[in-house]
Amino acid sequence: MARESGDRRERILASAAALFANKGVAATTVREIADEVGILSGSLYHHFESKEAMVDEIVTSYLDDLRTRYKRVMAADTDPRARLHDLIVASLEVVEAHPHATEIYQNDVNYLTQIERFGYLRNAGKEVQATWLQVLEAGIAQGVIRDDLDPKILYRLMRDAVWLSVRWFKPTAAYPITRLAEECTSLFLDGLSRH
Amino acid sequence: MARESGDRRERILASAAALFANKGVAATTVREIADEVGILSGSLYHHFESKEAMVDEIVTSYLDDLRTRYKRVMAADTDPRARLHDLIVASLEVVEAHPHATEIYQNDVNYLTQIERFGYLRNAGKEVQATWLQVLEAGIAQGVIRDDLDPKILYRLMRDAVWLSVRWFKPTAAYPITRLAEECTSLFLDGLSRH
DNA sequence: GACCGTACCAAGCGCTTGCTTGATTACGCT
DNA sequence: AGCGTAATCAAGCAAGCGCTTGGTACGGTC
Repeated sequence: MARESGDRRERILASAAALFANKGVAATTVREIADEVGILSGSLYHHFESKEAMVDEIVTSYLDDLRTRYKRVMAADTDPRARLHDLIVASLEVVEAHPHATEIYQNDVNYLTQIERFGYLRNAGKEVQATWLQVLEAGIAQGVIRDDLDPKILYRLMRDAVWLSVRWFKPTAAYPITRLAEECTSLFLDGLSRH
Repeated sequence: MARESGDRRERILASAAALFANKGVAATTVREIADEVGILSGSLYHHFESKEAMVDEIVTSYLDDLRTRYKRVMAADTDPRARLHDLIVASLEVVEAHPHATEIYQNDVNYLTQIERFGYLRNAGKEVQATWLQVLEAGIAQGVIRDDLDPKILYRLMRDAVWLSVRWFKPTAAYPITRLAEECTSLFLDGLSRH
């Protein structure tokens, strides 16, 4: 065993993720990935079966983390308003933990789903939607959320606002993700009107 | 002159736009575009200088339409709350008028901006942001919009929610874009809490 | 009826792509 | 010292890419 075999693999994945996120999966070549790591493109294939396999590993670990966190939120004994806030926090935490994977998913999900191997992405999307809808509908049933707005549309609006923050939000000490989560929650729940 | 020269050009652009939107610009080949129209790939180059030129024409007419509509909103003598509503309506109308171009811009702006030819996309993005910020800041100054939320963050959250509707919203008779615009405005201004 | 411009086809060029192969090196273990 | 394995290189393949070229069919013009 070489002295840093696992390390090398991780560095390849990290470089690939950054390139996939910045340029798109289709527009990133295996030679670019290899260049970033400092090896030849052929050597990548000692560590990974294919370019698709790299994408798969990046996206899978991202979705696994997301599922775990959402389950934890739904397992807690909390009211709909708190749950909505917790879902937003959990999502933003995943964005922070997997910024490149998030961007890959948001930008290239159309392209990826039409590749056989990534068909499972369709189910993953439905799972996430079901979680949010469960919270929204519970809130409507309990009378704490307005019933004159379509929950599915609310979900899509909030979903895109929260997840696409990966494209522009860079947490700082003065403005950490907890603060962004508060502003998101406050915007969605209370609106931006002064009343 | 052939009997439908301009028509052919338009059909090529329409096919290209649909493919670019669904698969991404980089992942779409000129052969696929030609197949959709029913000609050989080489024949495309009688109508267009390059693949980039097709993208350029699609995106440019999209941005021109957007700029025109935003200017009309800002020229009207209205208060910030109405203006915010009108910006949302104008944006959704552009989404409806140029669904493919919208999707191309939202999905591939990262990839495109790193191509010299599309450097102008950076300025276009800034222009749009400036328009929204102008409205938000006027609202804060007049006391109709809360001053405890960062306008730039509000803009980004609303921007993504509104524009990404292109990925999921298909207007119907029962639920036209005017209705979506109302729900968007109501969500952002009043929030989804019952109070 | 010679001429011209438009629209297209058939073929293929130069290049890049993801990936494969066989040889070579680096290194821990006995 | 010698061996086995992991990691890499050097070279290149087949396929596909965007795009170019030379040629042809055809309607309109004078």
